Amino acid sequence: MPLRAVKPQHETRTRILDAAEELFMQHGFGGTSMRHLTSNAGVNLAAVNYHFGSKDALIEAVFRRRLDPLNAARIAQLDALEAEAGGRPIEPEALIRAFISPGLSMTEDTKGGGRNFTRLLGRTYTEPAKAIRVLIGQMYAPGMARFKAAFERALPQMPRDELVWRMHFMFGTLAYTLAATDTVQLIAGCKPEDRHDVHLLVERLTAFLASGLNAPLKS
Amino acid sequence: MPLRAVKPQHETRTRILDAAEELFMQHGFGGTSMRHLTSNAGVNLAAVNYHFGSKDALIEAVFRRRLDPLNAARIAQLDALEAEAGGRPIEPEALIRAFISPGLSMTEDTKGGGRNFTRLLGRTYTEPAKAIRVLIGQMYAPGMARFKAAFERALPQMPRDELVWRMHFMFGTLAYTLAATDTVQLIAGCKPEDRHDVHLLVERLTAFLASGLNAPLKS
DNA sequence: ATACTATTCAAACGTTCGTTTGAATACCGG
DNA sequence: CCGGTATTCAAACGAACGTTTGAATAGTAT
Repeated sequence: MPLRAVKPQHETRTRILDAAEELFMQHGFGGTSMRHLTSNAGVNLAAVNYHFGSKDALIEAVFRRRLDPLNAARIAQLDALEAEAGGRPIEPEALIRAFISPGLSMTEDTKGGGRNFTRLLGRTYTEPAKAIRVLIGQMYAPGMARFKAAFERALPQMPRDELVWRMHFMFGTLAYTLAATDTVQLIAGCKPEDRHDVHLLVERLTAFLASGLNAPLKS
Repeated sequence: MPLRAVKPQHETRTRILDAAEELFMQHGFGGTSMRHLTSNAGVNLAAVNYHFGSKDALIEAVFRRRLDPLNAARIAQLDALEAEAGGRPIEPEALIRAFISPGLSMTEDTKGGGRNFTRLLGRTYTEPAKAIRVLIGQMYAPGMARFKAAFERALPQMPRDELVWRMHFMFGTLAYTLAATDTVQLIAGCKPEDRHDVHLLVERLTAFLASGLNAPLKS
């Protein structure tokens, strides 16, 4: 009897999600056809509509599979920080690390497809289709409110509007780094060599963002 | 005789470019059909292929119309800085301002469509279609090399790989700010109110980036 | 084995896509 | 006014799209 004679549960679903993750990343949502997708996944054309209902529902499932654990990891890190601080304000640098490291860690998962997803996620922040932005916005909202409150507590002296802008900047930098397109390489003619050393990247980005967040106020 | 009896030169071309700019920003390249585009522009369906040759050529023309002056403005600002410095190194903060302000100033042009273009440009840095990223990469290359060299001269003590990463971060923050999607609003549940005050935004972003760029080195 | 459900499959559905065509119209120097 | 070029127009092209259908197959509890 052959090894793994038993078919994993929902194998077709998983293969569709994996193929969708990769193709959406490479060609976008509209640029990925069901035929190309199902062909890459090695399943029948009708399988997507059977298992997910529609292409739009598949897109949502792709995000839900990764984003739910990602949000949970972020909140867990924040919980740990707040428990450790025990009521005292938390270092902004620690907050930044807690926020960016779960996403960046996912880029290490080159085999399981996590890396594909982070690139997809990074570019989805600027996705033209508003429905998709609303979707991931809803997924982010709960954890985001926690971090926003934590930053406000960590930086009580900073005007609220200035903090919103600086969080906006931080968010953009992370999104662009996650997307990790070759645009900057094409433009600057140089290639960051150690992109795959996640720990080093977390430190680089944290240092950059923490310094930007604490930039002197022009009052 | 009616006012403006003379038909402006290439009026159809201009109307197509304007409509394309707006629709590409709203729905992306693949999500914008020629029928929707020509309908919004008030021209015949065949006009795009007649005047531009193909949809892809139209996309290139949309970028070329705005990006060539934008790059020229950036280089002009850098030229002015270097002439003023007369061989002495330039303040990193001044370099940042020279780099980001032409693009951000374009967001003030709500009537001429410049604002549409900056949002389109910001999201195109993470465009799935590689051909488009290559295209704008080529357009950016000359000016970008100048700025890279200027930053290297302004920060001689910084390791080159660290500088590349920090330029990467800066570029991402600008791209995200230009894209100015509502994602951060959807996520954070708050809206930067003074988005349209360009001068204030330039100062906010410059302060943030200059501080990040000068973040302490971990040696 | 049987009956029932879950899944897969090939084929086709109607629609929309970017592009092309050839005639009709506008424009303009002579 | 005329001849020729430039542009516009309605119509159609073949291809590709997301989705649906109904039969065939696999899996499972009785």
